[in-house]
Amino acid sequence: MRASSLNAPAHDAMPLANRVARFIRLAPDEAALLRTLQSDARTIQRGRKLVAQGKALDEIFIITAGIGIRYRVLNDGRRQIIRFVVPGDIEGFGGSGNALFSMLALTEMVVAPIPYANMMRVLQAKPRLLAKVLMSFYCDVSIDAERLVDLGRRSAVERVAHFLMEMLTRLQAIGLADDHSYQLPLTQELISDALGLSVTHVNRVFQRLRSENLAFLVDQRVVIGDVPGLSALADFDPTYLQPRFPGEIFDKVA
Amino acid sequence: MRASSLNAPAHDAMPLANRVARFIRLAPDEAALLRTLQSDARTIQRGRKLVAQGKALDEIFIITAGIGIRYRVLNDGRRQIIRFVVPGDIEGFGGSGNALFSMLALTEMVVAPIPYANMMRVLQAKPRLLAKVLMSFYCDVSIDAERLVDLGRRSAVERVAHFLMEMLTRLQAIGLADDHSYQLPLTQELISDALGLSVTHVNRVFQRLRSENLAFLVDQRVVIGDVPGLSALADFDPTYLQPRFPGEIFDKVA
DNA sequence: CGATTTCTTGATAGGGATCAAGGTCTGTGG
DNA sequence: CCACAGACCTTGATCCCTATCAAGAAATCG
Repeated sequence: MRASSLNAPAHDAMPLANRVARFIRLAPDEAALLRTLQSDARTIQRGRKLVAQGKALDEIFIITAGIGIRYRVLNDGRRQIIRFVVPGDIEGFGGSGNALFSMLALTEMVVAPIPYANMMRVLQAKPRLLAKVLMSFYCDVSIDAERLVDLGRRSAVERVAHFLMEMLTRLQAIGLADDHSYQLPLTQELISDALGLSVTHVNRVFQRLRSENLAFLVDQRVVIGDVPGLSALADFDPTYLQPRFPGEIFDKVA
Repeated sequence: MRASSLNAPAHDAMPLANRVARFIRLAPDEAALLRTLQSDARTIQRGRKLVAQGKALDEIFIITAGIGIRYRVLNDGRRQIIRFVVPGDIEGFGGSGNALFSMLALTEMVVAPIPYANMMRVLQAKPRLLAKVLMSFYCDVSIDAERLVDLGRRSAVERVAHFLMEMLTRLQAIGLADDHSYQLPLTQELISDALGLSVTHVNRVFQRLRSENLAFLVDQRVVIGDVPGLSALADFDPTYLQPRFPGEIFDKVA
């Protein structure tokens, strides 16, 4: 099992434009506009919070590089990770002055903050562009929905398997994973908090996955030994990760 | 415990405009435009599917009246309800030619189908309006996220309590619930499929809620006997159901 | 190289699933 | 108007998946 090198840049210079372009075609000037939005990048050390739940939030973030988690901590300390955030993702939406969730950097991250005020400026110039951004943004919803199915109706092994496959597919889409592996500083605790399991049990699940040559967690790397096997175990159908808008909806507009 | 009458219409003539207006101010002409979109309403009998997972889908639906569920059935028959759909909700987005989920009418529903093609026309005329719609639409994400916390980190009683409170709040927002009760054809099976529990166990949870005068399922009606009590049990914080965009983001645009 | 953090293993317990059946209600048709 | 069927609720018994508790390795880090 080799940990082959990735052919994609670790730092995406135009994550937002690239992301949107995955869903909807962008005109050159639109892409350029998106780039200007990301002018002042901010770097977040690993282990630091980008957003704290309950605190005021007047900007959104485009993730340029690095991996983070969006999560929620309950009164009694239980934590639920809502999603793993990867380059190209947009965080901080959902309206409201106060953040509903926290966001933590798992690796060093680079983000481009966009104050709501600036968004308005862009909107004024190119409302159709905003619509495109929002539309691409909305595709994320299916990821959350699938996670719901996970937590509600799948067993622990299925959940872990499904999660590993989902991350493989998502990271492949942005060039951060090869055929069967990807770099990610996952701990079993993180996985347990994402999947609603206990750390102990996640550990036992991994023992099984390992013994069946399905998946391994080595170093800071997820290596999938048997992609079809893991896929089958997870009942994984990647459709939900490749949303498209029929007829290139925006292109037909004059 | 009285089941007071509702002061809101059962059938909302402008669900989409009303919905968007809850989040973002609409100009009169925009509201009018939204109304024209909903011209040809379609009625769905209770128990019928509006959308079937895997089938092609080339339109979106604005729910005008009635309640439905969006759900997903796994290979082996397990079902997970993703969300309860109420008037004003928009269904069918998420892109892709094939529906990822099914949608079933729990009561007779009235929906306004909007072909993607028409959406394009409107977009062409008023791209900013589409942005508003999408933005309001995006607020739904926080509902899904909260459900995730539910399934991942809350006990059975907490889940049921939280769910009942969520529906109370959501239905109040559209005038379909009074202070402490609402009409909804919930079965224990539906609740179990929404919350990832077994029917048997949901039944036992309700026995407890009943005995503590917290909540009742009578007729086709949910009656909450002790709103603060149920709220506390659920650790319910309605913030996530009232998202706002700071500074009336769209209004400042010339 | 001491100190966290993370992983692993073992033992025990419990929340909730599953299985099985009976009861109740509702609508439908004869 | 009654009888029946199907949907829904209830109850009881049992089991098992996964959580908890406890504590020792191993790895990572400053």
